[in-house]
Amino acid sequence: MPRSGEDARIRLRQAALELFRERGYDATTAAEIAARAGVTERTFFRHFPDKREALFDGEDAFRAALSDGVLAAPAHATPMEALFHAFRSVEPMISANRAFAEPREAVIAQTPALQERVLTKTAGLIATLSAALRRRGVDEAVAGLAAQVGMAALSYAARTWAQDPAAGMDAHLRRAFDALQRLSAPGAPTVTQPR
Amino acid sequence: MPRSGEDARIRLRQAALELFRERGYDATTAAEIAARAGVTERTFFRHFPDKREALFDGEDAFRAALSDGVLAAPAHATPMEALFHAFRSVEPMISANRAFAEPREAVIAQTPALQERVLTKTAGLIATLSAALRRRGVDEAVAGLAAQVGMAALSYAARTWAQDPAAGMDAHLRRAFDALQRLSAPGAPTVTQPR
DNA sequence: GCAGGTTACGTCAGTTACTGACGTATACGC
DNA sequence: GCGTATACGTCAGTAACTGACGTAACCTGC
Repeated sequence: MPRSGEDARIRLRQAALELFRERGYDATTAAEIAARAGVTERTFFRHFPDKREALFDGEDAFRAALSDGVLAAPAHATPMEALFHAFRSVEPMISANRAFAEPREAVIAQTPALQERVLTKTAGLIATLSAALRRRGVDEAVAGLAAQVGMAALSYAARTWAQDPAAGMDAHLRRAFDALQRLSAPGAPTVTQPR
Repeated sequence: MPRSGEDARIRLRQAALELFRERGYDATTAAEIAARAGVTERTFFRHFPDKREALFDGEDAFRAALSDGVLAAPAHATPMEALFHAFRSVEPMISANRAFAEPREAVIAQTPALQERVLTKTAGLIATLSAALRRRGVDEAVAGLAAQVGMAALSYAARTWAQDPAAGMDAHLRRAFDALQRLSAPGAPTVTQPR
């Protein structure tokens, strides 16, 4: 038997993606995934804490890259600028993973349990961004709000990018941040003095 | 046996909250909740699709109120103004439910599975807000982004309110929207021309 | 090259969240 | 008073996990 266990993990997540595509998430059991990967159900749960997690392997590296991107932004950058810098820095990572991410999205789109997990993962990314901003000296509450808003912009860009891949992720990111500005700052303080 | 089933539902969610507080979410089984409520485990799952949902009963009414609040905003209101109006309109609802919500938050705070469900509920609220904005004629993509950002502000306000209840939810809401503006509009377009 | 510790894995038994099928009793419309 | 709908009980079953224990492959030190 192999010593590393890393190849078993890769086979498992590959088998999971295949089976989920073939018969859907709910209709495939963990035992079936394990069988296709050539291991036991118990081994599956040793590599992944639950069945859903098999589709989200490798998120840690992405989180780390995002954090690095925030910290690598110029010192004088505002919170939103730092986030913009971070998103641009991980863009190659997103593009490279697209071939694997695309079929995965199709599976997620039709299973609520996986959509719920996506939300958790997104929240984790927001927490990472917020922590990175705080390490730049940003106030805690502001960092949390900025991270959440920034993540909204990133999701927005990813959505528009999926519909229009020709423009490039970079352009969509820029447009998303522009839309953000238009939304919250139409010119005058319209909220604090509503009328 | 009662005809309505509504009282059984109330006993179930009450029993769930009590038991979760006493021994934690993971350590209490659905059968135990049902037993304390005087019904069967099967009945529990007839009222709630899963164990977590027992803690989120009544969300539908809140969603409906939020939607109404958005639609009731003045016709000339911008998207963010409409959201601000909606949040102010449901403030009594939030305050009234606080006695029940507070112990619930304590349970949620220490169980990841419930935190994940909170995220799902929040996403549902965002979808509701987005749909309501669209019915006001707001562009779909903008509505989605505005709803997400607005929800971030609401969460922000709820957090600061929990730490400083004296100021009133209304004041915290206003501060949250102010913070939003400061974040995205520091005066000059700092993102599109980063330097 | 071999002893000893580490690590990934198999096996087995058990718990519990959930689901479908079927029967029953209660409240309600007529 | 009589069907009918509805909430509930009962029973059986599936599948997601979990702990305990054993084993074989690797790695380390000598």
